[in-house]
Amino acid sequence: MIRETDIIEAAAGRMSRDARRVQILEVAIKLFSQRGFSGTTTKEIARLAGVSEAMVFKHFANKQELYSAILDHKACDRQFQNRFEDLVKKAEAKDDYGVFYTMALNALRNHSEDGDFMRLMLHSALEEHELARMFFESFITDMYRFLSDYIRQRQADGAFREIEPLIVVRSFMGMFVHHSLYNILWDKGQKILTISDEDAARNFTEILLNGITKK
Amino acid sequence: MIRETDIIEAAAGRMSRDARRVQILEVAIKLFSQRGFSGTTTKEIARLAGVSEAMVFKHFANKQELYSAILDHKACDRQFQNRFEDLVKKAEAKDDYGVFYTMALNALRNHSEDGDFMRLMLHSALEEHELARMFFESFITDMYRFLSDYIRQRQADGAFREIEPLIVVRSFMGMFVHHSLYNILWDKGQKILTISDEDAARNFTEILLNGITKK
DNA sequence: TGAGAAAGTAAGTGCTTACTTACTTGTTTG
DNA sequence: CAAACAAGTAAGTAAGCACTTACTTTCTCA
Repeated sequence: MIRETDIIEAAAGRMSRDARRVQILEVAIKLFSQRGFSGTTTKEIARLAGVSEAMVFKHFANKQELYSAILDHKACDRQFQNRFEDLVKKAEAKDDYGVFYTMALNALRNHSEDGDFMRLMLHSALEEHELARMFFESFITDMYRFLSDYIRQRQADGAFREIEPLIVVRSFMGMFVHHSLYNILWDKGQKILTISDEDAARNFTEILLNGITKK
Repeated sequence: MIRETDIIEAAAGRMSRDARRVQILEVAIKLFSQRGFSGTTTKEIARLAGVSEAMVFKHFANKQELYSAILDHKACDRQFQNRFEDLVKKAEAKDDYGVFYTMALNALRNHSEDGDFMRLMLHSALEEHELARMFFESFITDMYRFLSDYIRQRQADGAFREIEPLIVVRSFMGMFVHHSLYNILWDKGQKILTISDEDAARNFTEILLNGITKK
């Protein structure tokens, strides 16, 4: 929820071009993630950024471009660059637990640190905006490919049972994506199920690995 | 996607009060599920229903009430009445496979038959509308309770490993909810992974049961 | 068959929206 | 210190929004 006090930080006064641009973007991210594209007004963005509406349009040609600029902004974020190195090492060592646990924990942490981004992606996916399509094709597809390749290899090793690798990936991603979604959309206070990201990742990994390893 | 041809069915002419009401509602469901509440205009609803905007407001006091009326309409749908009888029988017989398979298959079928409803619920959840809260509290909570009770009982029987039952439910629901979501939001043509609801339910059930049964 | 009721509409209302124009204020620098 | 530029705004505009009013058409049944 955006609080009125958020305005204060903005009311500081005159800012450099870049600082103001980023600040407007961040207000926009919050609002778009809470109310969607058409539910957010440029007037409200300006108000919460502590500037006049005209300033918003000095920085971004139109509302649509402001929306798109979010992706570029987020793409620069360290946390959303695919950090696969760690996973690749664990995969080469055939550390099944390490691979799945790391993947789940990374995702869960990203989600709990940046619930706004997940909401934004959902809104954007529902609205069939390019934003979501780009994120999906660059990020999710990579994860799918990496994990399914690993599973295929471990099946060839005779370590995993013969199940379609893609359905295994979907099962596993389902566990942690649904968990995050559930916490973000319904059970914001984690009242129904209180669990740390680490414990959740461990449980999900154990269930999945027990589910697919040969006995 | 709503096609222009959808108008034709409506252009038939004068309708009875009830028929028109339902017809407007169904157009509204489609539009709200595609564009969200604020992304949908009453003008567009009227146009696709083949009536004047004034007719929409003869049937529903305002846009908000039209949105709420959707829940009542859907609540009357047979498919959304909790059909637990079947599950209760299987649970009493301690038919583990039957319980989980039936639950997954029911959900998957509902989702593929009525993707609009799932989109609507997502929009509604993101917008924090009462619509989603009511659905969640009546339907999802029941499913959680039922499944976690069953798991607790089977743990007491010594059949399942000792894991927090709620995390098992979340894992399992994650599998099929995420699967449906994935197909509805990203991979509409099931290009990445083509699988029948039955096969998906079977695979999810097998992975989960292998994951939680004692050896 | 004709009067009343119900389905339906054209043409508004005032307000909000995304976006613009013409202007002011503050900061830097030769 | 003044010229030049960049940050910032007040006050618009036209289009679109939810919603209303005053009216017409069509059906029903005593």
